[in-house]
Amino acid sequence: MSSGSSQTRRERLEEREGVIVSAAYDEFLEHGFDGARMAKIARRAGLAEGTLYLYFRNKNALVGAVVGRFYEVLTQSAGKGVLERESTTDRLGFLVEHHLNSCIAEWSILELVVPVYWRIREYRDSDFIGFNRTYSAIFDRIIRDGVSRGELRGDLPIHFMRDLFFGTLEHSIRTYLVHGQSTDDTQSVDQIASQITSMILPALGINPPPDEAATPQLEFITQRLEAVVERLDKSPLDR
Amino acid sequence: MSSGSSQTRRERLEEREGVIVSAAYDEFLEHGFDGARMAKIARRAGLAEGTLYLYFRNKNALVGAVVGRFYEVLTQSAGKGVLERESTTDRLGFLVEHHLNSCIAEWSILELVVPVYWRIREYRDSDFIGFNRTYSAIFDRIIRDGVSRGELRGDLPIHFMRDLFFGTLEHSIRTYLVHGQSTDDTQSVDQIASQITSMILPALGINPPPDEAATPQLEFITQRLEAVVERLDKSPLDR
DNA sequence: CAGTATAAATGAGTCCAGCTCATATTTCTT
DNA sequence: AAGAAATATGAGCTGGACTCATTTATACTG
Repeated sequence: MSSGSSQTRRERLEEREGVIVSAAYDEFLEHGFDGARMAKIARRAGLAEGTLYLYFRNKNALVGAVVGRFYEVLTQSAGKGVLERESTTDRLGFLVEHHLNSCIAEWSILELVVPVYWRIREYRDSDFIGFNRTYSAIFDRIIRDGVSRGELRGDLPIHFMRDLFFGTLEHSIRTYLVHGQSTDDTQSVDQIASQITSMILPALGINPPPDEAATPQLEFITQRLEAVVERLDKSPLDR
Repeated sequence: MSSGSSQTRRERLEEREGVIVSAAYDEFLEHGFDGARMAKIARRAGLAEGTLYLYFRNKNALVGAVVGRFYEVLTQSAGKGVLERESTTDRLGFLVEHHLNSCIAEWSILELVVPVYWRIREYRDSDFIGFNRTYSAIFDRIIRDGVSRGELRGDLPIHFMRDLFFGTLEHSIRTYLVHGQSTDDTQSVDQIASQITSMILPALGINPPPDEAATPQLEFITQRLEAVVERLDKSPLDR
């Protein structure tokens, strides 16, 4: 293998692969999994249909590549953001916001993952399980850190926390896209993030620091008290 | 229209429809959405393939019917169980356990929903949105009740709580099916339920009852108050 | 009850999209 | 330059959802 030409060859292949993935990305983005046509992806990439199958075993593998790209970016930026923060609260808050923003922005790509994600057998030996592990490792690190600092509850296997965290986020994103988005009373994503965070933190064992927890109750009690007083006032004589 | 025969006709149609849905249920259960064959469903139902399309527009509509049946049972049993319990904690705990058990048992059917569930546009005008609303209304009632009793935080739009609740559960079910199930250290579903509940309750504003700092006092005060109110309510005599 | 209109059922055939494979083209080696 | 190996091609195969012209069952009428 002469060094110069061999490298060029390899480079060409990798470039072609990149072109295909980009074409697939566009097509999936536009039409979703079922709507996307292999023929059209080939055309977009400037290749014959058969050529796609030299690079990817089938349509699913192609999705895998597209999704992998998304996860790579997601994981990297999330990791960076977490590193820049110190406190557990800040880190979790950031991760909520980051996840929310990223997933909403690239929803069409995520739609590709979900079905596989839920077909257990298929999922188990897909690439996705790996992407996911890498990504959620960021969350795990935050948690382990928080537990060792005594800021988070440590009495629960970490996977429960993971499920609460990502499960809540995914559902919230769905709700946002199904309802929120269209109407006028739309909250900003950041507002949503902070409200979600305010549920997640106590779930993980951080008692809502200053007033948030105690005040509503106090307020409630006060209200009840006032009601009682009022009622008593209206019947002042007895007792 | 002669009453006798017309009724018989309608009945026949409805019965056939039932037969088809049952056949579809079995086929989907066995092979999943993609693996299920319309031809085979027809055969199972003892009909010609074309006949299916007189009853259901397409494969998706058939899935809708199957899933609808599942939701009907789910909603009914959940509603019943909730009615039998008084305290917010008990109710939520029950709902967690019930949802977990039901969904794990009929996972194959749920797999049919999820992909639609996440294709926003498609979901918006599917039947599923209705099933879901009816089902989650049970949760909503528990929450509203709990808030008005002052046991849950009322500062958050309810849909956030819904997303946390069902999002966490769905993710947990997935995790259970992907990992838990097979290995030896499998926890019982009930154990899992209680651990999940221990995260969800604080998220919704119920401070983990026994040991946490200021709560005993608040609780004590609240109890006294309730007692007073109750006494007032029950003794209309004084005035 | 015969005759006719309408509803329901049938399954051979269409359509379409993912994938294959025999053939053609390019690239590398000597 | 020639042969070998690697790539690329697209016509055609396949399998499955769905359609539609035709047949069969059911209801209605005089």
